Parts: sequence; C-alpha cells; structure tokens
Amino acid sequence: MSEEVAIVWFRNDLRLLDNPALYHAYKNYNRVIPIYIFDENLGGNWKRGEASKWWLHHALFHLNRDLNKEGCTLIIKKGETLEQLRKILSFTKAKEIFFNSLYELFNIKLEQEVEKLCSLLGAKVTRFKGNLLLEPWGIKNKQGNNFNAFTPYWNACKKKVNLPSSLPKPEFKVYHIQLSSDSLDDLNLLPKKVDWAGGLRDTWEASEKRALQLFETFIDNRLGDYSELRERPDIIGTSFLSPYLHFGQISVEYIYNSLRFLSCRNQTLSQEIEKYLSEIGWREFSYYLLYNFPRLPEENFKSYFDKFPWNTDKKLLKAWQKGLTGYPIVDAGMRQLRSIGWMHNRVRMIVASFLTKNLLISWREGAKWFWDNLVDADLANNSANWQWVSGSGADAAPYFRIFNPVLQGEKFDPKGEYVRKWVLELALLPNMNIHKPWENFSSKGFKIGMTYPQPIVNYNISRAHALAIYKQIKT
DNA sequence: TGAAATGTTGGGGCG
DNA sequence: ACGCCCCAACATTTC
Repeated sequence: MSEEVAIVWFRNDLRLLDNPALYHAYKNYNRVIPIYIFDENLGGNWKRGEASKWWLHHALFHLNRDLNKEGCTLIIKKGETLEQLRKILSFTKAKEIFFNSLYELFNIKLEQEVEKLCSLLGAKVTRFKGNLLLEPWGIKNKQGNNFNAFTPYWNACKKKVNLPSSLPKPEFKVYHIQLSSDSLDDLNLLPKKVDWAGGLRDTWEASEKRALQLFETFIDNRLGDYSELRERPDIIGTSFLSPYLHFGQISVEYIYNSLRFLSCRNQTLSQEIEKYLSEIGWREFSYYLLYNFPRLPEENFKSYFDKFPWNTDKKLLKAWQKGLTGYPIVDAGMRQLRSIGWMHNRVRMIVASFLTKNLLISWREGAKWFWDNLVDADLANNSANWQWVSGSGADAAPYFRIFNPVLQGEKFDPKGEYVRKWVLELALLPNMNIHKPWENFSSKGFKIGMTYPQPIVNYNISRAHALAIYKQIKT
C-alpha cells in the first residue's frame, strides 16, 4: 500500500459502485483525492446543454454526499481541464491519476494531453474502461473491416463481451488535504433568470441510489412485458435509465451482468432481456460509430446526403420546437421534452421523422434542440440516432420509412392518454379525434385553430414531396 | 424500430 | 345452377 497521493478524476462515471478508477485508486493508495473538473468549454459545439447542466449539478451534489458518508470529499474545480489538473497535481504531489475513458474525439484528445502533462510532472496515468461493454477499437468483421450494420455488429459483440464480475464500493480511507474546492453553486449549472426546471425537479432525482432503484423496479415490474410496453408512451414501460447511463451513475457492465445472470436462471424472461440488452447494444453501436467517424455529429454518415436541399424555414422549426405542429403525438412529445427533459423513445422517432421527412428540416437542427433539452443528451447516441431516422446514418431507416403521426398515435397511444397529459388544449376531445383534431367540428369548448393549431403541413402532400426529394438525391 | 398502393382470393348478393 | 360483380380481408410490392 502506497503512502503517496493519488487522484481519481471523475468524469461521466459519477458513481461509487462498479467504478474501476475509483476502486483501484483506493485499493492501491491510502491517500486518495476524488476530483471533478467542470470545464465549460469542453466539447466545442457540443458543450453541455442546459438540461444536461441541471442534471450534472444534482449528480455532483449526490456524489459528494455519498462520498461524505464514507468520510471523503469531492473536490470540485471550475476551469480549463489541463490547467486545473496541472495545479492539482503539482500542489498535491500526486504520484498517480486514475480515470475511466470517454470516447468523443475531444475527450480522446484531452486524455492524450493529460498523459503528456502527467509524464512531465512525473505522475502515472492509469486508465480504465468504465463506460462501455466493449471499447470501440478492434471490433471488426471477418474481412477485417468496420461494421456498418447493427445486427452483425451486436452479434459479434455478444460473443466478445466477457465481463469480470462487477466491482463493489471501494474500501474508502479518510484523507484530507488543504486543497480548496469550488462550490457547486459557483459552477452556474442551474437556471438563472427563468426557472424552467420545475418539471425536471418533479420527475428526477439524479443520484446513484435512484438509478439502482429504477433498475430494480424495472426488473421486478416491467421487464416481463418489456418488448410490448416499451412501445407505449402512455404507459410506464421503459427503465428511465438513459440519463444515469450518460452520467455513469449506473454502470453499463453492472446492468449487463445482472441481466445475463437473471437470463440464465429465468428462461421465460430471457427473450425480454435480449430485447433490453439490444437497446444497450444500440448505445454501444453509437459509440462505435462515433469513434470510427468522429464527424458524426456534424457530417452525414452517408455522404450522398450532402446534396439534400434541407428546408431552412425558421417558423416551421420553431413550431416543431414549441410543440405547435398541429399533430398531437408530435406536439405531446416536444412538450414532454421541454417539461421533463426527456421523451419516450417511440415518440423521439415520430418527432424526428416528422422534422426530417415532413418538414424537410435537417437532422442537425433536431440534434441541436435535443442536445440542449435532454437530460440524457449524449453525443454518440444523439448523433447516431438522428442520422438513423433521417436516413443519412449507418444501418439507417430507409428514406421511404415515414411515420404517419396519426397512425402512430392511434397504435401506440390508443386512448390518447399521452396526448392529453402533455397537450392540455386537447384534453376534452373524444378518443375518436384525439390524434386528428382537425376532423372534429362539434366538441364543446374546442375549435381547431383557436386554442390548438391546424396542422402546419399536410401529411400526405409533405410525404409525397419528401419521397420525391429523397429519391432524387439517391441517384 | 412504416405506410400506401397494388394484387389476390373467396364468399355472398343477385340477375 | 351459373356467372358476374363487389368488396372485405389478406398478401405482396413499391415508395
């Protein structure tokens, strides 16, 4: 056991359980300093959005509280990462720094810079895989090429994944050093002028404890019918773990291990478990794509999409953003997003299809809006999924797959409960019209165009238009 | 992880 | 009894 000082650099791994960097730091050192650096400019065009910052504030609060219970303190610093690390390393004379890797290009570059800095200062760098099942490099098909389609990729991964059992909480050791911490409030992560976060506060608790609770209740109550319930925005059918996964408040390896274990013991559940794990697989696939094609957030994965004549109409974009398109399921989704920083996955596909294929607005606009408003905003997932819907992505939805918002609404929100919850103007409409209010002429207290808008585009006409353009750019 | 258009089939009404 | 038409209902193709 070393009597030197070691640093644990927390990033998107804000948990105590199954955290390799944290675990090994305490295993090897008696004097460990856990730090978090908020570098507001990190990420360039993709620095943290507003909802994401709200989450980060609370996640750091809970992480610090959890560490306090173990007699430890999280040192928080605001500023440029390398500068802050340099100060901390020289002040503490730390001999080793532990962290878990991230895979966005800017984070990869940052890790390389940290290595350089540490070698200058004589500190050892110890890096772990803590945020993925498999790191993106080295996964190739039989020809030695990168996978471009999800299913073969995931089949290969499932064979390859061989996880050690999950790590427990480390054996913490109390160590205090006169290293000042910036206060959480000074990071300015919470809304300032307008308090828009009420819906987020009512919905989420950004703690590791809550992540584990959600996972347990998901397994106990919803896993058995997951493949059906997951499609229903009007029902609680998913795990709600996406923000926790982004911030690493639950370990993806822990999820995988737990469900694989359960799958062996319970044959009837195993199909549902495969379905859930395949969603984890899409997350892995997104990271894989981003790693191999770092321009994924900006550039079309399929380059022939570069000539797509996207519509730049600001009014249409605004109507979509505000949930005023006149299509109830679309508007419900967009308002759910603004209200609680999250949207049901089925509805994400519907609103994204509507933006790119009915309004013909670039997936980049959608990705930007989601980035700022989602508590689970994640560069790999967000970019890969937007490109998937628009047709420009890897293994993407074919260009002619255009969601009909009325049919999707009737199929997945059959009683209109989801729409009524988020679009109050429609609360009194009968089920018959809830997904096509323009066909209602008689309801008392409702007149289309007064409290709720007429559709901003005609579905059939815009669909035909989209098909023509998509077909044209393909040649 | 669609939807619409088009094609096919088979039962029933009806002259 | 027979042929014809209509049109669900389902299947296949196309976008």
